[in-house]
Amino acid sequence: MVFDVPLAFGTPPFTYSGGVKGDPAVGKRAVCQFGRREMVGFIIGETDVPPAGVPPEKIKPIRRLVDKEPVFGADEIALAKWVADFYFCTHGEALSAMIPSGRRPSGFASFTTDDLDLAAANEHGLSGEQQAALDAIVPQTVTTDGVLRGVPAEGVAKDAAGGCSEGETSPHNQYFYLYGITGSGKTEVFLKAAQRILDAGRSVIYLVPEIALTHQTAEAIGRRFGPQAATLHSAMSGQKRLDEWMRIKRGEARIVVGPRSAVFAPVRDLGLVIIDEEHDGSYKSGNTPRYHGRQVAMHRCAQVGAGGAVLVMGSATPSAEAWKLMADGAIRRLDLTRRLSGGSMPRIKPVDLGATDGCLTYELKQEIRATAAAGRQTILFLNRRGFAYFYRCPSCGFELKCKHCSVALTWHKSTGRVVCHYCGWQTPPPAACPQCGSMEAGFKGFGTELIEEELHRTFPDLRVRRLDADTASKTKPEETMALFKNHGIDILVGTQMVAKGLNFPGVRLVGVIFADTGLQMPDFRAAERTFSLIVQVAGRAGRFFPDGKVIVQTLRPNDPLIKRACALDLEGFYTQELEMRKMMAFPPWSRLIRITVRSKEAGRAETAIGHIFNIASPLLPRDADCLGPAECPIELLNGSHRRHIILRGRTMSTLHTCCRQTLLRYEPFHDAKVHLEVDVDPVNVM
DNA sequence: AGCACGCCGACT
DNA sequence: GTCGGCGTGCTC
Repeated sequence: MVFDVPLAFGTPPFTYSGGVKGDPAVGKRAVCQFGRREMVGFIIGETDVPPAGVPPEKIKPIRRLVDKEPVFGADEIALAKWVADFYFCTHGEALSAMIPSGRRPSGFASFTTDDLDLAAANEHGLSGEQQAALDAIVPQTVTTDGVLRGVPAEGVAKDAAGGCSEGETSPHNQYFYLYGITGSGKTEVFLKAAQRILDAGRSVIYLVPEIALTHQTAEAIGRRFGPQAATLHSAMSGQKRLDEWMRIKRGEARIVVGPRSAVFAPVRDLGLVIIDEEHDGSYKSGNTPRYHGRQVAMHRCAQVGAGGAVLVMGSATPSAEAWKLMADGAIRRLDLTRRLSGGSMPRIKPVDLGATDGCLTYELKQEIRATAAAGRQTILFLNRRGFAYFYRCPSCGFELKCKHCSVALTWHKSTGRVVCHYCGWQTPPPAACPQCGSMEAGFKGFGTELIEEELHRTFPDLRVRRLDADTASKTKPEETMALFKNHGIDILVGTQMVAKGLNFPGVRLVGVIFADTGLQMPDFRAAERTFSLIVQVAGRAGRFFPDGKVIVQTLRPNDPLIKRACALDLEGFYTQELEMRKMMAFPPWSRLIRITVRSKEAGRAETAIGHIFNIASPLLPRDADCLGPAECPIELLNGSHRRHIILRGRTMSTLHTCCRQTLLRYEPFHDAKVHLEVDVDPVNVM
């Protein structure tokens, strides 16, 4: 029996006696007395003999069973074990993350869909490229009884050691990548491939980014595949999700659509996993277990015996990891080069923001005018909330930062508050510099609110609306998007949230207000994210008309990254980025394990990370090193001081043993007031 | 992570 | 004399 509790490393499972009414079968959940409290645990095995070293009188009885039939099979229990070992969490924590128990209601407000794609593409047949891709992924053959059957392709049997698939390759693995611009019809290939796998009597898992998953998407796929489709949506109630889970478990549903946690769907005879928008950050879990959907998918595909399961990913902007695996031949790349709707890629123009007073360059204003005059719409994109940021005093250099987090505060003009975007702490804006009293001090920079105001001032005749996490609480994003769709808005300003709306035919102009935002982060993936953002935005503009236009405002119009993004020079970007990463020995040329500690007292965090570093250093394998110890980029978060080290090595297996040993030997030094966290393959290092 | 047991300071 | 701080250890 295991519990959703972060027990010390290497704690064995707990044993309880049966004798309750009902069958305490493996895979069921059971309520038990655990320590001083009553908890639900997971039955992961059965024994006749009590475990060694446990006095029989200590063994408590199971109180009651919560399930009539098991919610986990042996496969799911084994999968959870693998997750626990790979990501350094408890078996119980891993099982708990798999099952949609209703806990952690990470309610998610998403609003629009690509169901235009689903419906429209269905009308037409596949293009030559699409057909070729489909046949590569799941060749269709005629069986002796004359029935068309999809059989998994003969894949590339290349070892992908050092890549994200390490340890997950076998001669039967088959990894594919649909690489193509937005609108080139990836979705339809995915769906047709899924259909073929279903026709062959096997199951499909279809992963989508968190934000893309909506009721409409689910319904669209439901309509297409009927009752054999299941959805595991994070906004669904616990019971509804559990019902879907059991439908899958019983084999009634054979195609599962959902965000990263859907990779755990208990399907029978997995034949295909689809990862749409593979580059998307939401595939990496932000809390324990910190798993990566792609990594788990690769593991699952490798576990399937007899022919294996196919993994097919897709994106217009693959992650650097995926790109390298394609270059190495470990993933077979399938290109989709043409836009189905006939629209060409829009012109993308980088514009220097340096000399501009305000946040709208002359060029952008001109284009907004022209767009409005043509009766079309504009979307302005800014990856930052609030009115302004960086309160800075020019005379003494004082910068206004959060009391609890070492992060610049953001001024929200509408509420008159100054807010920390990490912990939510608020304070009134200072009248003068708190340090030297200078009146010169003030806010520099801009957020969506500032843009909104400047737009109202500049274009009093145009209808401007803002869409971000702040407005979302007042007006439903769906309503704003619907209004926009019906031409009730001329200019839509917003954060990441608006990206999905870029599909609307009325849009002619897309403006990226400040492309440099991401580049200022202390993170080796900053370039990749910025590049991807620009290309994704560009790909969505002008999708239905040939006159789409994108303006990218930046402080460094001559930066090769910005230039390549605007020229849609994907090859050039990846080549340079991979070279850079190789030079710096960062992924995908290496693997990382990050160990962070946090404590209310900086000193305790400091000594803890010192201990860990001292233990880890001599354990490092030849081909590995250790970054740090250092303060985390966000040193103070929610009142805790944070330190980390980053273990870096050529292969994950050696790093893994090093980390395991470190944790084991650190145990005796452990300070209860210090919290420790391990992140394997971290994506976020803040 | 909880939760209780247990051993040292200022309070009715 | 007790209430309560949080360090330490355990959970079948």
